[in-house]
Amino acid sequence: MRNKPLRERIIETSLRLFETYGYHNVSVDQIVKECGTSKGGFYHHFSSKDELLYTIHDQFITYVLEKGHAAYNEWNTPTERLRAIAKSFVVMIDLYKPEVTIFYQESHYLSSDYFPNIVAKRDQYKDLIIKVLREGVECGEFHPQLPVTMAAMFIFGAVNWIYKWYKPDGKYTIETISDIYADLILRMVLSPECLSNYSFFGFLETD
Amino acid sequence: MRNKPLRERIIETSLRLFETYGYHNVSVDQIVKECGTSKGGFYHHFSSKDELLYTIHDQFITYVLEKGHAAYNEWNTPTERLRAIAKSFVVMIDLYKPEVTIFYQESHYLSSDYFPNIVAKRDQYKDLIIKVLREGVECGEFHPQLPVTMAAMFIFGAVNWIYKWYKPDGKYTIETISDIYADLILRMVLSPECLSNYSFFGFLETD
DNA sequence: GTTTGCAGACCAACTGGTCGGTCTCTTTAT
DNA sequence: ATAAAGAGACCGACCAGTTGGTCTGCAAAC
Repeated sequence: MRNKPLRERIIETSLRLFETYGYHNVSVDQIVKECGTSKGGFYHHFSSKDELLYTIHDQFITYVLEKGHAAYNEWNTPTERLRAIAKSFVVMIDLYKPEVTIFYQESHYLSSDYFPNIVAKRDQYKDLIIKVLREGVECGEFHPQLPVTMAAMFIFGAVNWIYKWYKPDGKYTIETISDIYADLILRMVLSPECLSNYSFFGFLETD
Repeated sequence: MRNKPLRERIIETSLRLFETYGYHNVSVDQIVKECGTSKGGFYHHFSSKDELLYTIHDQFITYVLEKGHAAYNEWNTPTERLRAIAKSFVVMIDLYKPEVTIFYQESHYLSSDYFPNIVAKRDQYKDLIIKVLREGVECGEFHPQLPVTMAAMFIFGAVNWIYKWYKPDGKYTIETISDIYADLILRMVLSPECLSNYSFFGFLETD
């Protein structure tokens, strides 16, 4: 930690502080003190506190987007792809809890210079889900009348919301959660024929 | 507007300002200027800017909770109840857009004095959904192995997320959205037998 | 006359950001 | 090989602006 580049140390420290206290309750002074640097050091690496927030956002959303595309390319059918994307997203929430929290809690405070960039990438992710859903409808795996845009927003919301309640040491492991969520999603979109080929929630009893 | 009680005017004004610029980007000076009062007037009705935020939160969550229980009592089967609760929640998002936005964007900035109260009421709403789901599983309308807690969080997230993208003058009316979402939810939770009794998404073609 | 509802000048604290300067390491000239 | 020169990383005292909140005053209501 001590000999990591200062820039990284600032990001890591502010990640922790922002997650705990919120962006607006953490001052630059606090950040630099906490990671043993100075105002000068901070403003040498970031042009403003706002740019730091942007950097955090961008690093995170870029990573998520990559993972999404990777999951898409790794599989060949819409059903498998949807499951893979959903699962990878849920697991990511566990790995990047602070980033996720800050991303969703503070993104509306991004200055207008940085905002469009982030929104664009977020939309790309949404479009990926829509694409998978549409391909699934076309090849008959998903329900023929599925309203794909709405379904995509529905799924996106459900999965995103996890960060609001997920606790790493809670009752359910992230793996279990991701399995359940994937099942719920598939139950929702699969066509009647494909639906009967699957058995859902087999691995646990009602709680 | 002019002759409404000052307290209400302050709330309405700050609702508008908070939604547009965010809680932290709106100063008390701005609020009092915008609704034609003064610092004295403001602090006569609210002990702090924080209490104003709490008041907004509490008014809103109390209303939502009431609506949820009303929807529950109005119907008799889990399926109808779940549909009614979901629909009423979605429609509420349209009616109370500023309140919803502020609630979800700023609730983590509530001071610790007020926070527990809000969390308690939010949990009550979550418990209501869990209750309906559990009753549905017990009477056989919903899937026997449905993980009710997870399903509740899933539904809660999906529906809540709407405020992030919904535009009153967008492509879909709030009525259409609420119908689609209710269908998606029921497809997800219904038992195989009950599922086949319904036709879903009948009212529109794939988009 | 006393309480209530509001006005607005005022303040202490804190904030993000600046700026001149130092220290270290690399490059170049001799 | 060594000295000179330059560049990049970092320091920390300082500043101007803004913020939430207070306080005295005053006019109307009871």
